[in-house]
Amino acid sequence: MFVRAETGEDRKCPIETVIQVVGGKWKPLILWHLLNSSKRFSELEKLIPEVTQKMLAQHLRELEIDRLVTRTIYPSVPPKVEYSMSEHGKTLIPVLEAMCQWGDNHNRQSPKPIAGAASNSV
Amino acid sequence: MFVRAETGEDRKCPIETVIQVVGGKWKPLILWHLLNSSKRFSELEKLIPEVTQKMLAQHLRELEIDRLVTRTIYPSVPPKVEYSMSEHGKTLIPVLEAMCQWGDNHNRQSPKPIAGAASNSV
DNA sequence: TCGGGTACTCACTTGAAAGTAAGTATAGGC
DNA sequence: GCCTATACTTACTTTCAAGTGAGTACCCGA
Repeated sequence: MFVRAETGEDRKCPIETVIQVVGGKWKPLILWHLLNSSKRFSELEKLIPEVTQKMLAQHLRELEIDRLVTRTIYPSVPPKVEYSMSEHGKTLIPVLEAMCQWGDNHNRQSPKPIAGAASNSV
Repeated sequence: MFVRAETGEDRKCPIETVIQVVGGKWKPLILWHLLNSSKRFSELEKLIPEVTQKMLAQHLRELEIDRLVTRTIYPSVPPKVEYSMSEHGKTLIPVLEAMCQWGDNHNRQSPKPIAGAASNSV
């Protein structure tokens, strides 16, 4: 099922893999914006105004390393870089949609701030 | 789709909701162990030897607040407490399975440490 | 009355993720 | 010669989840 720790292998839990791949603070948002069309760095900046350039660049680089997005550089001046969903990235869409649906449902049923986001100390 | 930030509502991205609900370091593991049968606190401790009592208690409490697990106290001495999947928690299983399958697949294709887990500073 | 088992809590520390603010290279326009 | 734009990088700081280790309340059996 979720985990294979019990096999003695030091493989990691695949759910944690998904969480690490899409679990960055801005990654679901980035992925969502890239869903239908490729976007430039500056476009993503405008679409997600709260994200800093540093975090946007970092998360895009991580998504690229994980092969979820493709980075295309057009050698022009000023430079133009486009990000789009890769084929591998598209295989994640059904999973994201399932998560989205459940999360939405859960939020409707308990619109309170959820426990996972609560502070550590009492 | 994933997000409803664009509606002007300050609702949160449902994917982040899922991540917060199951994204704690030990939560997928706890959920996996509760999948087929309810477990006592001390049983979970033995099943997940690396988890500390503090983290186990904290994550169980969060899962309880999010209504994924049910906590049953038997008023005996020494005390006995049982944790099990709630009905709402069971609705999450297909989502976790989808995540699991994709994560497993992704791990097979790139067994390297994934970018999301990389350190921040260069 | 001493230790043991259960199910925790509490105060403190560590470390990684995220945020802030500034800097960089390139070239075209004024 | 200076400003602008793009797509970043770098150094430093803050925040917060997770870990450490000790303590608590309860009662039982030896």
